[in-house]
Amino acid sequence: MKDVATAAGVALKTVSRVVNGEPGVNPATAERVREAIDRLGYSRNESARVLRRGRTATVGLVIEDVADPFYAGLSRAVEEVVIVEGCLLLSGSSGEKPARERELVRTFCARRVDGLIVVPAGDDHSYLRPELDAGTPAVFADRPPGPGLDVDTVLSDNAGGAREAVGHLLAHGHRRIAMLGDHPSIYTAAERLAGYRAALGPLYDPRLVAMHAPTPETVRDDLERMLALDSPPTALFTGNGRLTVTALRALGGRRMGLVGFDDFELADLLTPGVTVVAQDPAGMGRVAAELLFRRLAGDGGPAEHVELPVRLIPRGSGEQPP
Amino acid sequence: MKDVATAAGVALKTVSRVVNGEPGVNPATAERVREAIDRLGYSRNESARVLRRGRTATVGLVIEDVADPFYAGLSRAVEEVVIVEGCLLLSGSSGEKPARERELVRTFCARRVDGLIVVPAGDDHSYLRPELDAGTPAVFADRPPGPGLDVDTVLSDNAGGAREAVGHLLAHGHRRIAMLGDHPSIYTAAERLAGYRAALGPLYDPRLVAMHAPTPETVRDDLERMLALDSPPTALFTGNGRLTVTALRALGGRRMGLVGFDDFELADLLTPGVTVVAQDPAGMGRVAAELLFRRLAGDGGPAEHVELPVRLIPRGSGEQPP
DNA sequence: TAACGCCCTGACAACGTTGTCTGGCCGTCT
DNA sequence: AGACGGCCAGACAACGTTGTCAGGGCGTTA
Repeated sequence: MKDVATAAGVALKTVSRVVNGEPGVNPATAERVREAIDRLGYSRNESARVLRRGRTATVGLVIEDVADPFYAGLSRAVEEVVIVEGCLLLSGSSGEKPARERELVRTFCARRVDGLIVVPAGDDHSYLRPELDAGTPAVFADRPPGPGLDVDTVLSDNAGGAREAVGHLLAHGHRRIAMLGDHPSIYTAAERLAGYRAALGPLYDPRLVAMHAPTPETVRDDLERMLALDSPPTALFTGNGRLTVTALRALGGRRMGLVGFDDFELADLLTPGVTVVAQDPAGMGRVAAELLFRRLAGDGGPAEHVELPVRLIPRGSGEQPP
Repeated sequence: MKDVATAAGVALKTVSRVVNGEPGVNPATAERVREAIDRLGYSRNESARVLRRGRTATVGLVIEDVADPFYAGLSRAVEEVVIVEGCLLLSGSSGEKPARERELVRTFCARRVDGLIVVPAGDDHSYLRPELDAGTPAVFADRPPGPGLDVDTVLSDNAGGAREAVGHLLAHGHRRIAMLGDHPSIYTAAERLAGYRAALGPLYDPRLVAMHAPTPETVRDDLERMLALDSPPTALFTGNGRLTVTALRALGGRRMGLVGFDDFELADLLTPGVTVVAQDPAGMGRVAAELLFRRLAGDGGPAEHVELPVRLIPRGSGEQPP
């Protein structure tokens, strides 16, 4: 900028005014400055600007894994809102590791992001307290923060969706319905398990439940074990998209009632089509981002807790008789 | 930092030394400083640090769409490398719009990213020249830059993969092989078309080729038109993952030889399994990021042009007889 | 013609760091 | 005992921008 000023024969401040479109500059002078800017290929140093103004126009996003379609959709929606607000997105994947989540948040804060959107991996977020007190708003998406932190959250109706899924299988005549889910320390997994139990009532049988981080092997073993029971399951409820797909592979064409939590591409093209309870990742991202920008705009009201509805999409696999 | 200094009764510079783990500080003093840091909840202002040191430890990534699994995988791989190098990732989706791509790059540069990884949407990148001259390295992935720019690139063997796909169908007895592809102004689409033509040789028939941005409607219309020909196609080569899926829906179970460019999840679970030419999005991201960091480490050699191999995965749809 | 006000421009400080340089203290060597 | 060197600590400037304030030129008014 100094060079531009020298080249155009004006003061630093005048260049600053032109660059920022501030009023009170003679059009002819402004033109000369712009010409010098073009000639020198100058572009404003955003770091210095941030330092001076205190706002970075940057939002930090912590998710579990960009390569997971659910979070990819969420990211995209967040990005869309962030762009409209003239900001940029810093994003990182926690890989479901609390330490990494914390590290990402810490790094984002050191870079003075204006706000945070977090899909938490851990369940202790007391480390966020100083940042929140310092005025950096945070919105939690998909999962709530640990105890003691009352911030905006956007969650899906996990329990309700699970109830609906299991209810759907019950309505089609199934009585022995198994559940495969992620480890219950993950909020969404626990909620979906709760919905599953609530829907089953007295039909609940712990031998038909397997909750842990899934791999193709564990899923195969779990299914084999359950199918070897005296009264084996006739239907299966899978607790997330990855599990649904893994289970489909493990079943290898074996006919079984199936409803999965989370929609996924091609669910309609399989035979039979896979019945799912669909979440709305884009909606979740959009709502979270909008909430964040409302805070950034100065909304100091009490923390909001949005619950997004889910939608059962029958495609065949959930409508098969026992 | 000033407050910390006052609280600990030392000079600013001493705090700076402690924060950065620089030697030459009395352990007792350092302890006092650390204690003050904890008490005040201080965290270094990265913007000021960047301003002073000139390195942002940030890399900019421009892709087409995070929600596309191919780019999501690429993103994830880039992120992985970036993290190891202690940097953060600024990312944005161009949505295949040259103007947006340019805007993103401009914004990233204004924030003084240390380097750029770009999946270009447009074909004129002269606007990058000043940044490159200023020492900001850029790596192009998936598609090369426009003419006049000689920078590192990482591409898949698009033409070779297409040749292999079509050759595979020929080997299984097909002679009328159609191609659905994206608009040839997109580099990868043009390359794949070239590979298709090369493999077909005299069998090439322009009536069996449709190249444009796909929607469910255009794909359906294209297929209907081709199937209504006197000698309709018995096999189909689809030029990217989205097209493969759209075509599968449009075919609606109709039996036809099919090989798609790009692998996708569940391709193995469909009946028949979908034969594809698989790219390696993660490998592409990793190689691009590694190339970038080599430049950042000072490698000033001539631009590198990496071509990644692709891999034909037979799953059934490409092995059906005419 | 003197006073006033408006428009444009510029000087200067400040944002929070870090690099450089200087200085005080203390132990050791000659 | 004087000189020297090593270890700590601090003063100061600089990074590139923007907010504040002051000032020069010029037209308008009394």
